[in-house]
Amino acid sequence: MPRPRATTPGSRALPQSDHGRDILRSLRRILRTVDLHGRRLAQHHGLTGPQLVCLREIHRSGPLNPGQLARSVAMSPATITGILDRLEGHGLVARRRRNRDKRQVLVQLTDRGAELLGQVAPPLQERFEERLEALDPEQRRRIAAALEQVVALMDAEDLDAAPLLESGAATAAPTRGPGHGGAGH
Amino acid sequence: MPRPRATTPGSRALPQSDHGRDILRSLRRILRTVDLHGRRLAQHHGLTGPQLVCLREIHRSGPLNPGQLARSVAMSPATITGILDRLEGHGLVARRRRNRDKRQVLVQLTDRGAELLGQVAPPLQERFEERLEALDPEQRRRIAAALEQVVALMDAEDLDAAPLLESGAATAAPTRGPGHGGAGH
DNA sequence: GGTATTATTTCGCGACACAAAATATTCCTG
DNA sequence: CAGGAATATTTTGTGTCGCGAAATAATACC
Repeated sequence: MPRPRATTPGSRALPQSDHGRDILRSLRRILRTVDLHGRRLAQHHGLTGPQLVCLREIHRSGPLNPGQLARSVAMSPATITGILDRLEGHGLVARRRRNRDKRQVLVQLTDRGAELLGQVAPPLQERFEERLEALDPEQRRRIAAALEQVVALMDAEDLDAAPLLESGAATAAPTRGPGHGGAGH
Repeated sequence: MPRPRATTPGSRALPQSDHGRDILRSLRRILRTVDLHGRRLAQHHGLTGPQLVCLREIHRSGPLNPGQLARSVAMSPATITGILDRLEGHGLVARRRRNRDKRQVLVQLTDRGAELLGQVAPPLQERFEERLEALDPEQRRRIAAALEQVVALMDAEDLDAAPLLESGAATAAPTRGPGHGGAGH
């Protein structure tokens, strides 16, 4: 049953089944679902979205400096300092000054942080991956192709190391003005 | 060219051309691009993301009450009050008490607000739609089908009136806990 | 008329988010 | 090796989100 059920009942009955609309609609739902999921997930564990994003990035890339973290999650160093303060307050990460270059700080997960991430793992992304595995290869190929086409249509920038499936943050626009708006946890 | 280039050079030379990875990668890029876009766009016009989301919703559905707006963009009434205060301060929307039920407030776009939205229009979504139109119907159909499948795999909730293509906000989880984080723009 | 409901705002708090300035340390040049 | 340039992080200050709980205001119901 490779044919997904369209928005409308029949498969191809109406005058013109506006696929453009369906596409935008699906995208909205995906965006929203991911956003929602991230928030609920974080809230459930007493974290905020940005905190979870940072925690995951620290886990993903191993011990690193606040500056690197700032770049990989696309937030300013000042913002990262605040987030790290809170994560450290909760005992999820530890900061240590480096020996060879004492300007630098090394941020790493504590056991508690790693444990929490372990519990946090399952949700959306994992479930999604499992279901993806359950599909037959040909369907996966088709989905991959379609998504890449969407990416191309959007001129999506290439991200070498994107933060996990998560709303996260913006990459650039270091212009003027005060902060603009992230989402809380 | 329905064949996407896999992560690795060849198309199907390696053990397994991991489409699952490609899919997640594309999704991340899409999510990030939309997020980024929304922020840059807002910033460029002196607005914050949430402000722009609200402004668009007001435009989309015509004059409405703060409560309805709160529901459609999935934010609490208290938060909406603050956002409306700022939008009103910029002269983009106007609040008027209703006559028949003076508890209610009617929020509507001012000329200035409508004009700003007009200038703001083009960006990502519009360009995306144009490019979508340029594809041949069969390809659109394929993309629509693939995305619907992704939605299904995610158990994406059905949103009667989703806010525009935009990160926006969360829908529920009115649980406990202090605020989590907003961001100013 | 009096109480429950509904709609919005106010208040208090915490968390982003950033620019600019301060701090600390290393690098580089003379 | 002294002194300034460069780098990494934190501090400071301001503004926006985001929400729960309480306060306000007006309508609805009995």
